[in-house]
Amino acid sequence: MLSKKTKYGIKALAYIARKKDRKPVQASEISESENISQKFLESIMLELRKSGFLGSKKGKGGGYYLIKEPGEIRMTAVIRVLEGPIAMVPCVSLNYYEKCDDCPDEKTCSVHKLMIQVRDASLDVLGENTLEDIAFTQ
Amino acid sequence: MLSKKTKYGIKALAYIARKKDRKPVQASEISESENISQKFLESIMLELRKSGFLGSKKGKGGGYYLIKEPGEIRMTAVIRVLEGPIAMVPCVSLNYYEKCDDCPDEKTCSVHKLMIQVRDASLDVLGENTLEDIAFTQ
DNA sequence: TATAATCCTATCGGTTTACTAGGTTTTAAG
DNA sequence: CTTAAAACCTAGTAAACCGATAGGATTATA
Repeated sequence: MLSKKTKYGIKALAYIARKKDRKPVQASEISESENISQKFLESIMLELRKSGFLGSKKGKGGGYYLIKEPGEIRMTAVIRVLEGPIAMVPCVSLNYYEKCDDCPDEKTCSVHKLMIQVRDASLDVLGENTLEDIAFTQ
Repeated sequence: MLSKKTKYGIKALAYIARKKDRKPVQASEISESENISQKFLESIMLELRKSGFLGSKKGKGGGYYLIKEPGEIRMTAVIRVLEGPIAMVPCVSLNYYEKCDDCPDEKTCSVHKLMIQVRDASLDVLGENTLEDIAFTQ
């Protein structure tokens, strides 16, 4: 299950991407428009800034803005930062690999190969969709 | 992330499927062979029985056995029972649908369409794999 | 009758989630 | 220079969930 954090983060990025001008967008505006708790959203925006998706400007008239073009932001990257691994099991994760305690050998594990297939299917979808693709969906 | 419950459940089903005869398999045997806490596994086996995947026989020489052929058990069904929804967001779940609090309209939600794609990709994989497919993977 | 198995209920410590509170700092506008 | 508006930061917290564990009750076999 996708956490609310990730969901809100994606919505916020999409909201910013939808604006034509590149003027900073305030968290308060996004929180109102997208029905997200403002304080919670603030912490998410901060994380998106620290991980290089957003820039920010402080003070009056400040806000957040995209650093890259929406078309260059793959959803895999966004989800990995906000949610963590895309794989359903750590032992098939490309970016967050962890060995299972119980499995003596991954090659003979019945769950392993199945989850690799699921992972690859998800990666295909999330890797082909960019922020631009999802921002202008309607 | 797949819960351990689901992971253990799949492993247990695969273990039983691998046996040629249809004699009941004890939870204790599975728990030893697959390195799963016995008490925890017991509760999982019970759930698998109540949901119609397994039959059971009590008392000495008892255990659990498959009710259907492994080739007839789709992994979608197993995961839905043990884990719940396959979708990453309730609002795109086929079997566990729930409306989002924040979304006024799913059709204009940027997350929605993306998650439908992910869901469908996962469903493809999990629907095409049966217990037989994953039990005899090596 | 002893033993081995499932079945059942309850509990529990730890972690995560989704916030909330309460500020500090920076900047622009008046 | 003052005020307001914005990001930034730290901490805490209630609730839910997870992965077990405990302790037995029930049932069947030998």
